[in-house]
Amino acid sequence: MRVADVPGLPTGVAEYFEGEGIEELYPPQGEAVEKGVTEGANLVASVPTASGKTLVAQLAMLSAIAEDDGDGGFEFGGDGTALYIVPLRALAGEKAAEFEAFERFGLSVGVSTGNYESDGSRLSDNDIVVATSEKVDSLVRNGAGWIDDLSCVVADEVHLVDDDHRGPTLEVTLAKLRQRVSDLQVVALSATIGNADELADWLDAELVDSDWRPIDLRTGVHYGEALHYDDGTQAELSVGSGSQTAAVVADTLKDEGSTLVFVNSRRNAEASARRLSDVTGGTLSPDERERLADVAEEIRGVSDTETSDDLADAVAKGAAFHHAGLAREHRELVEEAFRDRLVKVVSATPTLAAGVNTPSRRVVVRDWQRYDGTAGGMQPLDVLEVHQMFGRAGRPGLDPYGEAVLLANSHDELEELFDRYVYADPEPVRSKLAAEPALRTHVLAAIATGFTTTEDNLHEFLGETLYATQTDDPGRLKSVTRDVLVYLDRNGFVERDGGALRATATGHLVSQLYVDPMSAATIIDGLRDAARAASGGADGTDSGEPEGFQPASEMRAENDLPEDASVDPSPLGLYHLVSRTPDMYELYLRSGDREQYTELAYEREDELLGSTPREEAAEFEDWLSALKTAKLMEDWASELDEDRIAERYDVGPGDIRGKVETAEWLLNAAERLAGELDVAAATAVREARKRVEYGVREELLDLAGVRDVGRKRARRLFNAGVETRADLRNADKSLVLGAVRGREATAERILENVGHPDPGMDGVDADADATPDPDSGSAGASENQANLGDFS
DNA sequence: TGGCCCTAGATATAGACAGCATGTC
DNA sequence: CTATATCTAGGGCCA
Repeated sequence: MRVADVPGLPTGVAEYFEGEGIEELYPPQGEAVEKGVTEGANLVASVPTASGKTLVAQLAMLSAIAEDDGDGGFEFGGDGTALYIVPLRALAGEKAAEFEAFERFGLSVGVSTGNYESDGSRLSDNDIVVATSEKVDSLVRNGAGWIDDLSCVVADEVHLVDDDHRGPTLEVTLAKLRQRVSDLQVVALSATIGNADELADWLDAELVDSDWRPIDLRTGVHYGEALHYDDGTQAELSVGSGSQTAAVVADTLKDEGSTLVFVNSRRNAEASARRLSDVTGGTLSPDERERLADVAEEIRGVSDTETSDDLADAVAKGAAFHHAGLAREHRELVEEAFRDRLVKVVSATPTLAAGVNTPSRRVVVRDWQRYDGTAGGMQPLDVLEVHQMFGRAGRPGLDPYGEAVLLANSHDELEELFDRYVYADPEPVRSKLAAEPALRTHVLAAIATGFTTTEDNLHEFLGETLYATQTDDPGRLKSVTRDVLVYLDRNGFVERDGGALRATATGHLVSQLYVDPMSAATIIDGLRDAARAASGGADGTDSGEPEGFQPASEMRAENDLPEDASVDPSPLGLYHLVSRTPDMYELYLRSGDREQYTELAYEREDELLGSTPREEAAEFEDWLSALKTAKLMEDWASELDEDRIAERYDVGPGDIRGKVETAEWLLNAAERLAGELDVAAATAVREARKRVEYGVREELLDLAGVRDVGRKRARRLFNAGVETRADLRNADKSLVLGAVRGREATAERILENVGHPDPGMDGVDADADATPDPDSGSAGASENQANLGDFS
């Protein structure tokens, strides 16, 4: 089918695509149009990656937001909005950039995720909005009215409804949108899966299920001296003295192609990149070498950690690793250099299989098993997951074909890999909704938004989910829902009156804050325990389970006692509290840690909130790893250097930033909950939050709030005698210049930001006393070593 | 006695969304 | 219960 023949498209759209060189639709795209995507039909498209899903979504959205001009044609200008749901924040920007071409039609594109909101007034003014599923859920919970104007919603990577943790959010959000907005067109884009027909049934949608791809994908397994392809052919590829992976990479390099290597752990990714850099290093042109050196320096500048240095070293030689321990900027630099063909090999954990578009001539799935503690050992990867990795092979328009290979080291394994992954179909997608954590949060949200007002109502709504269409045990959902209602009731989040359901004020707040109700219960319990200790009530060792707390009114009476600031909860206590929450991803407790943190628990016992589990208890392990996480945050908020934290906790810069971000978010929730419940701790919570946010000690909070002044600059200014914003406003300019290592532009910007009467730096010399000695690290760090060195 | 190499045993294991109000070195 | 790469301690060897 030709673009010009697509029905329902507004004026100018077909011409635009033709101008972009798209005249003929790919077969699956044509099928989607024939089934009515541009005329309002719901559609599930289960097709391989890079086979043109995005165009289907674009055609659907553009036709959905246009209006019938009453004359057989369609024009933009209606008030409908299209929503594009992405699975990752990083993908939101990528998609929005693709849609920005439509601004030529007078359309506006907005992005909304937890950490980024496109500027421009309101989301409701946009014609196309790109958001994560959680953000959409949150927008609905917070009563965004423009949701009712939606005419089309696109769910990208909809097979993720299978994900234990995040799948239910996508599922519930789609169900909710469909129920709330009448005539909403739903377009669900999925990888090729086993049961796309079930998804189509659930969404009352037409189905396009196809294996067609625009460029050929050859898959195979390497064993011995040959690559065995899925079509039965073989190609010689001898290994020699190095590893199988190195041989494949070298072979690809002969064709000037690049390789993406998937491995099963961060460590393996780093080790593999180091080894492969010996393969790539010798093949670089002088120009490439030079440009790679620049990228390497940029990478080094992102963070002071060893991880950062190791990555830079590898990149300088044309190889890289990629995993979630890297900072976001690290990942972006690696992805960009790989797309630019500068970096020839990337060894990655599955982060890269699901993330932004990083196609490669060849993909090697080196490890097809992964450690899974809950299963007691190594588990084979899902077929779907391996196929997603395969799907990164081949750059449309650049490569004649892509190649994806697994590695076998025995003949048996060769055959097993063919059966298991090359010839196998992906497993069916199954809803994970009937799990308590998922229902806890979504049931509360449904009640709090007034979406469901009775228990029958609730079951009716849950009956509209994918889970309900798939299960052969409908009683299960009901019984878990009943348990969840009991839990929400006992914790004071909902009230039940016969069959009627109503959220309490706290319940509303919890739903809006988007925290797991169990997190909220844990936080509330901890804050009340702190208040009890502060008011001289119970001694805090017997605070009871989260379910068992007393109503807020009874607590207020106790708080009438004179306050003693010294018994405010400490930052460590608060960090521990939020770390115990199911919303915080725990640090792994390593050997030796148990002893070390048990000791710390005794030392700092009176700072820790709530009851301490007995050492023999099963939950003690979790409680300790939360303490380890809390200690990391305390170190960060005590200005310990990033590299020392990375070393001490054996984490990467990305982990540190991730923990800090989550802590900040949960402490904000804690602050709001403290306010709502009238627990006195709100001020202490705010200060603890600001300290993790800025990564500074108490005395720097004022300075670090100034724009362009972070933990390091604030510490240098402070040590130079500039202790507050007021000091900074009237500071000796040479001191400030010294504290930023003589960078005039930076010094001027800072002084401008703080409102200095004359920020100009002309003729000012840096004060040598304020300039840190580059050899001994920052001024703050050397001080910290004395204070914190006792804990190592 | 000290340095080096080798081997056997021990060790550790992927990912990442949300609120709110503005900005690191 | 399953695997595997890396790290670490300890022994053997040599100067």
